[in-house]
Amino acid sequence: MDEIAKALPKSGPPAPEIADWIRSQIRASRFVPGQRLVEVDIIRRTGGSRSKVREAFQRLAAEGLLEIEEFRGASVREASLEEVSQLYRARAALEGICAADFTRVATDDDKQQLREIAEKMETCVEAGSAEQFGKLNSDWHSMIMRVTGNHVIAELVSRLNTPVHHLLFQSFYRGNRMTKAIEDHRAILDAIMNDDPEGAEKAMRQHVENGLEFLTSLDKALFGN
Amino acid sequence: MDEIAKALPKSGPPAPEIADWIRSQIRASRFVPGQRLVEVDIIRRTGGSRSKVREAFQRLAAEGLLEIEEFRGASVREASLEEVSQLYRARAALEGICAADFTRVATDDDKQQLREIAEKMETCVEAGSAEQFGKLNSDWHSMIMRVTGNHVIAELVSRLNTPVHHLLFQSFYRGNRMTKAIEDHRAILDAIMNDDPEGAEKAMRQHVENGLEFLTSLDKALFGN
DNA sequence: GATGACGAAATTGTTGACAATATCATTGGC
DNA sequence: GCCAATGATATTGTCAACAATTTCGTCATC
Repeated sequence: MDEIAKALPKSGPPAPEIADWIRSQIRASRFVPGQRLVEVDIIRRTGGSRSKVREAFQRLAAEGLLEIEEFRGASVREASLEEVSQLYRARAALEGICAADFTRVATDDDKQQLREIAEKMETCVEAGSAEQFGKLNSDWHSMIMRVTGNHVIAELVSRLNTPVHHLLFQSFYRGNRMTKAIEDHRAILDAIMNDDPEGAEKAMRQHVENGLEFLTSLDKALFGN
Repeated sequence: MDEIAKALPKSGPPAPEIADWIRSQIRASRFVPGQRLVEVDIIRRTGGSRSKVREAFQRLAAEGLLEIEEFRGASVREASLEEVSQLYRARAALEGICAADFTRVATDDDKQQLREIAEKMETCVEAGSAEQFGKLNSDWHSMIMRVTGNHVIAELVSRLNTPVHHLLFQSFYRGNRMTKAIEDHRAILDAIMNDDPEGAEKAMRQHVENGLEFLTSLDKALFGN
């Protein structure tokens, strides 16, 4: 009978939640590459315990997002241009094969949905809302991988993207990246609609490579090396 | 002047070393999927402290090798056949693109080395030494990725392989897997020697898919579902 | 003999204190 | 004013004790 209220004895957020929070901070460039993440700071801002925070650090380090040095703690790892380039090559391979698989297994309804997202993105270009464009762009790429049902690849691509997420969003604000992306998407969609897996794969690879090229030129413009 | 001997105050192996040890145990099927890894046990066998062992668990969990449940600790994660299938699709994409890149950038010397490894593997078939064959097979695939210089992909493929490493080695003992692999490698090498990147990519993908098919039939034979 | 309640043992989660190291400010010398 | 040595502070690494939970054996009951 003694019903204990239990009253949410929630001592603090679990480690995965803390890891998510840090990830989101990095994606939002609230934490920038090279920045040190001191334990006490994260504890204060998340309410987690030290062990939880340290656990989160370990996991993020295993994901390649943080770097942990002896007695110096965790810091946001910064990807060199060379590494970003290799990373995009991996993305091209993975998303390329997904585009081909999508073409084979997607229903007409799936394809229609994909087209609708692409159309929404076009309106964003006119409205100049890069923020919304970035969100829809994520949805577009995600949908292709989701429909193929390959969670392993979806997870891999998501991880590969995290380190350059902030650069991606910045890139949409610059030059003609958005219009170029629209063109690429249209080419991919055309191949999909024509039931041409190889064509879709090729177009998707080109799209990813274009993204890298744009990022490279953006890097040159920003840091001029 | 008081030179302190310092006498190796090594209290125990660092966390990464413990993680390596666990990884090797899993690869050698000394630890099998589903098996629980109790902290005290690992501490006794590695000499590491509890925090170190727990750190190692965290990292391995992030790599997808272990599963950690609240108050139940770590256990070796078992990949379903469905997941293995998705994993092989990812490998096909990544190793395929590497085969193409290898064809483009490899020197004649690189290609010659690759051929030599393949030839050594053929002698293994005759000698029936599956162990050595497995080792050389790893070398062969690794070399292609190493020459392309894409460490990101090499790392990804290595991680993707770990969960099925023991199955892989088992497969070489069975049926005609080795001779089939030799054929595949020859086809890939032919394309490479003919400076045909697309052909090399296609052949590599087929090779990986064949590996999956063999693993699937092996699974059916073992567990008959 | 099967089943469920109960309690002891085993195992993991959490916290705090202390040790080792790095980082920073201060001081003294040039 | 600049630079190196020095000490104080901040930060991380490590360990041990305690709390929470699961797991396993025991026993009573049907």
